[in-house]
Amino acid sequence: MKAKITLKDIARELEVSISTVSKALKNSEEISRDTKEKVQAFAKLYNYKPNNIAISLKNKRTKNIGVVIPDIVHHFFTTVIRGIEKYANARGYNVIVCLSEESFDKEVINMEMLANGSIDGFIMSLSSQTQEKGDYNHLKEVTEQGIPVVLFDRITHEVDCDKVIIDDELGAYQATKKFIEQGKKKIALITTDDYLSVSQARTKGYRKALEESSIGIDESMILKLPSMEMDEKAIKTFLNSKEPDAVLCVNEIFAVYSMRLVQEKGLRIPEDISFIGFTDGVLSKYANPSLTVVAQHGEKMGEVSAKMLIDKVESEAEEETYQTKILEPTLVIRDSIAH
Amino acid sequence: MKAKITLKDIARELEVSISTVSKALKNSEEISRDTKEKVQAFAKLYNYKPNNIAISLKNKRTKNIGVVIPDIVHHFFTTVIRGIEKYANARGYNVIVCLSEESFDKEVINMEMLANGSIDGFIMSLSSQTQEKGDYNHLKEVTEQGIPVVLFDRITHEVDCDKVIIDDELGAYQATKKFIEQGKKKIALITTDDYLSVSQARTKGYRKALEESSIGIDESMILKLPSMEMDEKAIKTFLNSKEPDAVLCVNEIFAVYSMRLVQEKGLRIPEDISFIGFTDGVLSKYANPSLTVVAQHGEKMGEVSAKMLIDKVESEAEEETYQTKILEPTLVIRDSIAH
DNA sequence: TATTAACACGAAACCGTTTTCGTAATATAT
DNA sequence: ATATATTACGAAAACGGTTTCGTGTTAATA
Repeated sequence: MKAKITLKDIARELEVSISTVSKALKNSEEISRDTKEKVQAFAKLYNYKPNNIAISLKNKRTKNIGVVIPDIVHHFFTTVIRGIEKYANARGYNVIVCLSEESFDKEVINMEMLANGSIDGFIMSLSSQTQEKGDYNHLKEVTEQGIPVVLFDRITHEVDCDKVIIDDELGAYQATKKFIEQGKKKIALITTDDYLSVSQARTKGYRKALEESSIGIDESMILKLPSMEMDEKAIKTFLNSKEPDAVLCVNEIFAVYSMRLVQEKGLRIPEDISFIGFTDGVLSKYANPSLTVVAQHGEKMGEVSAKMLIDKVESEAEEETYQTKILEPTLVIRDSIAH
Repeated sequence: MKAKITLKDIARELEVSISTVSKALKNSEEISRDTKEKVQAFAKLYNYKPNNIAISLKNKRTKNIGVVIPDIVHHFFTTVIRGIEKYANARGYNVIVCLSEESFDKEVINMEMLANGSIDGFIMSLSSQTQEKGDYNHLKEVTEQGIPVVLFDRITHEVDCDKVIIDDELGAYQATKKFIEQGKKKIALITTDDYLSVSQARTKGYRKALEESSIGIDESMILKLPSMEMDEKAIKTFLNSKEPDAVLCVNEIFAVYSMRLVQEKGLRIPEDISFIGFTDGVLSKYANPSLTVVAQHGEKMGEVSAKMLIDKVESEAEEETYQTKILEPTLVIRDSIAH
C-alpha cells in the first residue's frame, strides 16, 4: 500500500521548502526552470495529486453540490439528477445526493448535515410533507447563511431563491384541450391533494381548459388522492361510477393502471376512452397501448438548475436577485389518444 | 446574511482560548462548570456547528462515500442507490453519486476526482466499456492507496476487494426451470453480449437448466444483443423466425417489448407464450399482462454494500481479507406465466 | 509552613494546501 | 565602487478544527 504523497513529502525529498514545491507545481514564474523541472518530474513520478479537502478548507469552496429530493425511485427525479450530474461534472463539481423520502424531518437533517461546509449550494425539490406543513425555515436559514439554493419542480414562493419549474398548468391545459378538440365530453382528472405544488398547477390547467370550453367543470369528475401512492381501489371505484371518456392523470402510474382497469371492462383505447399522463418515463413508452404524456424534460431541468446554481456559486457579486425559469412542457403523442 | 460562526469567534467574544471553547463544547472534564455553560449557551445562541471540512482534514475521514455507476435512469441502479443512501445516512455518511454512462474514461475520471480525499471509500458497478476492455488499473490504484472498494452487480474477479452480487446464474436457472416444468419446449433467451458479467451468468443458468432437461440447447434460440439498448428490429425478427413458446429476457424492457410484439400477432400470454424478465421494476408491475421477473433486490444489495464498505472504513485493522456476498434472487410470479 | 495534588486553562502543533511578504544572492545601472 | 533591481527561494500565516502538553493558581496533605 503506497499512501498518498503530499507537498511536504516532496519538499523533504528534494530539500526545498513546501512553498517552493507548491509554486513549482503551479508553474510560477517565481521559481527557476531547474527547480520547476525537478519538482514536476518528482511529482509526476510519485503521482502527486493535491488533497481536495485541504484545498476546500483553504479557499472555502468544496466543488460539491448537494441535491435533496424526495425520492429517487421515480423516473422524473432520476432524469433530473442525470441532468444535474452531467452538467455539474462538466464544470468540475461533484453531486451529493440526499433523499428526504417525502419526510420533513429528513429534509431538515439532510440539509443541516450538508450546510456545514460540505457543499457550495443546494438543488432541491420539496418533500410532500414539507409542502403540506408549509414550514420553510430550514431553507431560509440556509439562504441567510449565504448558501445559494435552487428549487425545482416542487417549489414554494415563500423562499427567496432561484427556481426552475415546468409550466404544469400549461401542460394540463394543453392536454385537456386536446381531449376537448377530439370531441371528448366527460373528461376526468386523477390527481393528488393540492398541497403538492405541481398537482395544484395541473388541476388549474385542467379547469382552465374546461371553463373555456362549452363543457364546464363537473367537480365530481376530479379524483383527489391523498398522495402519489397508488390507491387501486379508489381509482377503480371512481372510474366505474363516473365512466369518463377521457382521463388526465398527474403521473404515469395512475394512467397506466387506469388503462388496465378499463381494458378489463372491455373498453377500447382510445376509441371509447382516451388517456394522457404526466412524466415521459419508461412506463408510458412500453405500456399497451403506449401512453400519451406531458413530458417534463427532467434532464433539461436538472441541467438548467445546475447551471443557475453554479453560476451563482462562482459569481463574486452578492446580487440578491433571483429568477424563476419556466420550462415548457411538451405533449408526446402516443396510442392512448386518437391521432 | 449572518455568516457561520467559528470557534475563533466564540473564543474572541468570550475572551477565552480556542482550545477552551473546543473542549467546552465537547463537555470535557478539563473545563469548569461555569465556563462550559457559558460557552455552550453562546454556541447555541449563535447556532454554532463545526465545519465539516476542517474536521475531515484533521482526522482524515470525510464521512462521504463515492458511488460510481453506469447509469441512473435504470430502476435497478436506482434502488441500489436508495439502499446505499438509507444505510449510509443512518451511519452518518453522505453519498456522492457519479455516473460513468457506460464509459471507461468517465469511470476513470470520476474515480480520480473522488480519490484525492473527497471520499472514504467506493461502491461501484462497472461500466460496460470497462468490462469489455478488461482494464481495471484505475481500481487497482485506488485499492493500493488503501481506499476500500465494494463492487456490486457488475464486478470483476481481477480486483481484490469486497463484492456483492446476486446469483444471476441461479435466477436464470430457476426461471428456465419454471418454463420447463410448465411444459414449454421452445425456450428462448434474449440477452446481451457476454462481456457483461451479469449477462454471462444469466446465460449460464439458462443453459444449465436446459442441459439438465430433456430439451437441450438450441443455440439459435439465444439472441445476443450488442448492449442493453433496445434493438426493436432484432427482437422482432428473432421472435418471428424462432416462434418460441417461452422467453427469458435479461431485463424488463426486452420482455415488455417482446410481449407487445407477440400480442400484436394475436398470441395469448401466457397460454401460447410465456415471459420472464430480470429486474422487478415499475414496468413489470404495470405491464399488461404483468411480468413475472427474477427480482434482484437492489435495495438490499445497496444496503449490504454500504455496510461492508463502512465497516471496512471504520475498522482500524488493515486486514487484507475480502469477501464476496451472494444474494439470492427471487422469482416474482405474475401474469406473464401460468400459475 | 513547605510540599504536593488537583483544577482550569492556554500555547502550540497538526491536518495539506495557498499566498503574502521578507531576504540573501546575484545582476544591472550609475 | 556603490546603489538599485532582479531572481529564487523560504518563513509564516491562514483556512477551522482537535489534541497534547505545559503552567499558574488554589486546595489538600504532611
